[in-house]
Amino acid sequence: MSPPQAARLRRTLHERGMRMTPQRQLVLDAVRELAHATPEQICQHVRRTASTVNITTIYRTLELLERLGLVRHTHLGHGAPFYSADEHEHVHLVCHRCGQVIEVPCTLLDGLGALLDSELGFQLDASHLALSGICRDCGAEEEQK
Amino acid sequence: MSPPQAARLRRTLHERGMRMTPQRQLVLDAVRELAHATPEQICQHVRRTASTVNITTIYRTLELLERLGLVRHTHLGHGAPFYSADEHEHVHLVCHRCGQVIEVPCTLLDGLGALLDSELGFQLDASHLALSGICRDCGAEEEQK
DNA sequence: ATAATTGCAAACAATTTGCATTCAG
DNA sequence: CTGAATGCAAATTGTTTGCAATTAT
Repeated sequence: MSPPQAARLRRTLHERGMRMTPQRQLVLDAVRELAHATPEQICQHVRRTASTVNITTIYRTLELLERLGLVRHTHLGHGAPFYSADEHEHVHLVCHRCGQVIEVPCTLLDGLGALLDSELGFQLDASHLALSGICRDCGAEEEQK
Repeated sequence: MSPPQAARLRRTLHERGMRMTPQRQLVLDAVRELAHATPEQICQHVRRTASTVNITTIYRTLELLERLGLVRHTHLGHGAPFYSADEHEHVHLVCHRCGQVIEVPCTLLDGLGALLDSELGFQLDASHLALSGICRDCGAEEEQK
């Protein structure tokens, strides 16, 4: 499923005197398979294959993979952050009525990004953030009342 | 400093069979004075006047004030949320290099809001979440390297 | 051997809950 | 008196740290 990624990870680790381990492989695979998951969810998934992996290792590995640029995390408001593979860039819209998370392409924020840059010199990182609001379904429900 | 707010709070509470208390008054004042503060910071501030107020009461009061529409909170990424008075609307830009928080008017997101609404029926609440990126200063430092 | 990695238990931070006490109407 | 509000302690959740045991080179 992710042989090129595994190879890339192995190489990057080796360059820095670090080691490829089954745990690291499994965490990276889990992040890619689950698409957006919290450390806890990633841990559950990894444990289906290797039941003894500790949550501490999940945290340490996620931090490592993030430093290496292979994964990224986003805070969706409350609680635990969500991790996803680095290539999988998108903006998250969170409905604060029902909690649903909608992914939209980062290009939707191009206009805003350009505006913030020209006005304030702020370079927006669209994929790290979440926007909150009310989704279509909840908005419709609201109107019916 | 906030007599009209206090009156409004008292009235709103009374309508719902709830009571105005010194704690509620102090929490509301603290939120307005501190502009953006975490529950912990609000607690410190309130304790300068009433040293026995418990942090649990701070949490409960913030939740209440938010339900009543007098305050709102924003997640700036990691850790505790920040509370501010409802009228004080703005978008938060967080630099993920230096951690600086910049406030900008919500109107900067009007274009994006309209776009999300027409494309997805999503009603953006610009003031509830933060946008992340690199601020001007950190961007400049980056270039010098 | 020796250095990296892991697991485990304990510490920590932020928040919530249950419950007995206090207090205002 | 009665229900609302508070304080306190304990439970929960998410995360980090210290350290000893394990493992790859």
